[in-house]
Amino acid sequence: MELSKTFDPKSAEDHWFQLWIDRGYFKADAARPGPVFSIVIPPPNVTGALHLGHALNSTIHDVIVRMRRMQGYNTLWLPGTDHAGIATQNVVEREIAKDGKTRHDLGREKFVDRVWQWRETYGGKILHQLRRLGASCDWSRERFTLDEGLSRAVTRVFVMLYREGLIERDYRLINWCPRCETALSDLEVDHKDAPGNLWYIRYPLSDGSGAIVVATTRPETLLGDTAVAVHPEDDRFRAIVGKTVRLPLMDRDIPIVADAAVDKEFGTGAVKITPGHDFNDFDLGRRHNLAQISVMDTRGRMSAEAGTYAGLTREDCRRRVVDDLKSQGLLEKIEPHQHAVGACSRCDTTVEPMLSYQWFMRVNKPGPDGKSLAGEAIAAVEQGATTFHPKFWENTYFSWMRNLQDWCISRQLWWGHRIPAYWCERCEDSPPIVAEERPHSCPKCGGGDLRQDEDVLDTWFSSGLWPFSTLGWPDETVDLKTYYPTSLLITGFDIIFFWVARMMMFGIKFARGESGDLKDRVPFRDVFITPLVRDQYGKKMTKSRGNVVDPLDIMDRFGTDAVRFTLAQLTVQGRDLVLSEERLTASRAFANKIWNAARFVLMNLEGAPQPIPPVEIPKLSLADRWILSRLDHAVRDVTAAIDGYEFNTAALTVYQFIWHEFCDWYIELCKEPLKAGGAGQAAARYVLVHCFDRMLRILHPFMPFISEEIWQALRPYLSEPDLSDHLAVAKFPTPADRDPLTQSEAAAMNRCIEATQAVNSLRSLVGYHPGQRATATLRFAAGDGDRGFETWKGYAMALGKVTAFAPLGIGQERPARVVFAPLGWGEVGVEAPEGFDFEKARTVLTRKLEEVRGHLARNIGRYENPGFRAKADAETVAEIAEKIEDLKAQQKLLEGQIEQLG
RNA sequence: GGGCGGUUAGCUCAGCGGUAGAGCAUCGGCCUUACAAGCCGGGGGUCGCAGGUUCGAAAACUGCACCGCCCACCA
Repeated sequence: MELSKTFDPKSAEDHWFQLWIDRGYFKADAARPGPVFSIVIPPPNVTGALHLGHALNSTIHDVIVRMRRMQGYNTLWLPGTDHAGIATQNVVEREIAKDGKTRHDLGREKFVDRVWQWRETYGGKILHQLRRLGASCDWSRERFTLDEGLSRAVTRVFVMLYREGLIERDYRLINWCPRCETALSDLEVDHKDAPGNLWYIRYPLSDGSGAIVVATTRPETLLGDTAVAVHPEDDRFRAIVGKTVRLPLMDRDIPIVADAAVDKEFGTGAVKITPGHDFNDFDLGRRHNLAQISVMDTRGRMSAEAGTYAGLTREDCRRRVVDDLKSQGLLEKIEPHQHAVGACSRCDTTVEPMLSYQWFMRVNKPGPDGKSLAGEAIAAVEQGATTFHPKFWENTYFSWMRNLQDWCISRQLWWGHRIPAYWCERCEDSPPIVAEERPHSCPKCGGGDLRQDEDVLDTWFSSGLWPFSTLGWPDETVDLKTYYPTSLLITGFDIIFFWVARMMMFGIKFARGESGDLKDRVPFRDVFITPLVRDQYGKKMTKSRGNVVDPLDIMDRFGTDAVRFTLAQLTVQGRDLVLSEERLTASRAFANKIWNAARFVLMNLEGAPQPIPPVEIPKLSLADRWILSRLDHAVRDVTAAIDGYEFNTAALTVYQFIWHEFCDWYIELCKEPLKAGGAGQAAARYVLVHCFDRMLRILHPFMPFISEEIWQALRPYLSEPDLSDHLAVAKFPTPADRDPLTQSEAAAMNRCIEATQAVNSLRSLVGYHPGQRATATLRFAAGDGDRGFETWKGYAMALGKVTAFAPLGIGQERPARVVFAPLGWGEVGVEAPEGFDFEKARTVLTRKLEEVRGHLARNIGRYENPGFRAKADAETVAEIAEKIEDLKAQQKLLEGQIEQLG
């Protein structure tokens, strides 16, 4: 089989991916024996389109999944999407807005139908894009957080938590988005510093004996004030604590209370208290039994409680309140003041703390065993049942977990899992019935008029169950037994709180029942936190910056393999990733290099037997055994690097081996034996094919398409006892038990490489063109012997374009017209052509001499330091002594070489 | 206000206690029949600053500066 002149990524990608799927290579079967490697995809939003973050995340997934599959693991990579409650609802709302409609025009049922319709048509596009990347998911297991099975898991978990008292409904102050008209969790609020003012407002004492001035950033909330608070040890106010003030504009008397939470230094030391619209005030209000007044409605307009201000927006109300205070002479002064304003993370509208009934998950509430959801999730990481990579992310996880508040899980949306709580329309004030199935009648009054709670759950509630709900929970399925806990979670740091932390809590609690070791209950053993992808200027990619790189676009331009390789190569633990076209170009060049190497090999296999008969190690040449040895090193290093999530190291190792060892040296060295025919040719053919095969196997996780394409061409020549049909399921190599190269042979090859490079360097210095032949000589340092010179002489001659390579005896004079260069173990010389200016050589050698002298001086200085010899270990001291000898020898050689030139 | 990460060649980054590395870019020479998306060779860094620890620090410690990020209810 012959390969075309250039590699065509597009056709290879389509062809092989389809074939892998058709063959069912990515399907996982729990009944299969062997060690298990399982991983669930972080489900992208159904609304999503593939961006570079996904491309990176999926590349990393696929690299490790493909390696594990090839290593013989029972491998599962489970794909799916998230219904993404608020995000998806917003998308569809925007769509119907084009027809001038709101969701309220459609009504709940029709609107939800519409969202499902949208999802059928446009949703999940992202999963198709993932296929283009080569993602080797088990596509037959695709799940959706709102599908039937997962919804059942959601309901079950909710009911179980409710019955344990870990979910409760309560009237509290929560974050409210007046535009989305829903509650938000603390995490869904972005705090941004914004310029504002501090308004100083005078509150007259009710008894007319004066006034107290408070400072506030939100004057409009004055309408809901139910107290003024001061610090209990503030002498300025001691006398008036317990009195009441007349609340301006509202003409209500409210008390002055003392509370240690008040900062004496801030503002006037007195603060107005609005429990209905401020979290601090809410807490303080509870301590002092203050009334809670909500002066706004769900859309952020002033409510009837705001009296004459009812109906105004928050903003208009503020202006009116300030004006009115001013006209009544109650506004002392206005100071500019920076303060944090909370914004809805979805729509950027300023959130409003609102009093309302919501459902909360009591993450810190201890159970009968004294353990809380958060506590267990913390313990699991502390005990190493789950480990983060890089490790420092554990600090982030801990610091959040340890300060975790109750999680507000209800949303006033329509798209999501409806809360399984039912209200009897007849029994007023009776608690809801929480059950998996809709009850037929009210257990209290027997009436059948039951209404399900209108709220849906936070979208992260169902995502939190993902690692086990997708495996069949609550049923005790074989999948669940086999694949849970999953081996690894790969995700971005931005959802450690939203998702990772919640999966930990849910997984530990439910996936495996309540007993057992934490390490069997956690949702994943390892967490790999991916870097953030930045543009070539190191900026975060955002739509507003317009610097978003579309992965599909660069896949079209550079080939999917090149994109994958680039991303893997840039994935350094604990650091952001900067993508540039130069990198992509380099990776494409790498693919091209591999392609051409394959063409060379196949060209030289013409007429060779299929399969190629193996040749025993002892019958191989030094170069043959050297490349086999290097291959083993590469295999070992790549495996270790991927095992340790060092994807950059892994990619670099493959790159180095293929390009700079296999192509630069081995291919060049085997050209002669290939041409010569006979046993040498047979051996070279065998080693070429064998190395290429192994090389493609370690390349495959990074560049699945080109590797499969080449491997298919090579396959007829392979003589494996259990040869797979395709590389995607071929065995990942393991290094040979014994190094095919002895230590002295390895040393000989290193000398060969050094000598060849020195010859080439000299050739360049004296001005030979690559085509021109030269004669060379070399001399080994005294007492060093020639150490197998004859075994590698031919290689150096071939790659150094040398016609005669004669050794020089220890005592022999250097021949005239030959320019020498020192090596660590001797010197190499190349004869200069006619008319060469030896002055040039002297300049180069002199510079080198200075360098050597510098090193020498430093080392001697170190060696003569009495402290060094006294305190450093003997081995190091001996090493330095040796180094000094080497450097001295080099210095002597250089001096001789320079002197001879003069 | 707390915390985390970063600062090494023009760029992007490895190295993390014993002579400063890679890729790309750059310069010189080559179309040497696998590959010009290539080959051979060269230049380029007082490893952010300061201090201490050590025989020895780019690396470990302390402080500082700058960049980036996360968390936080001072009204």
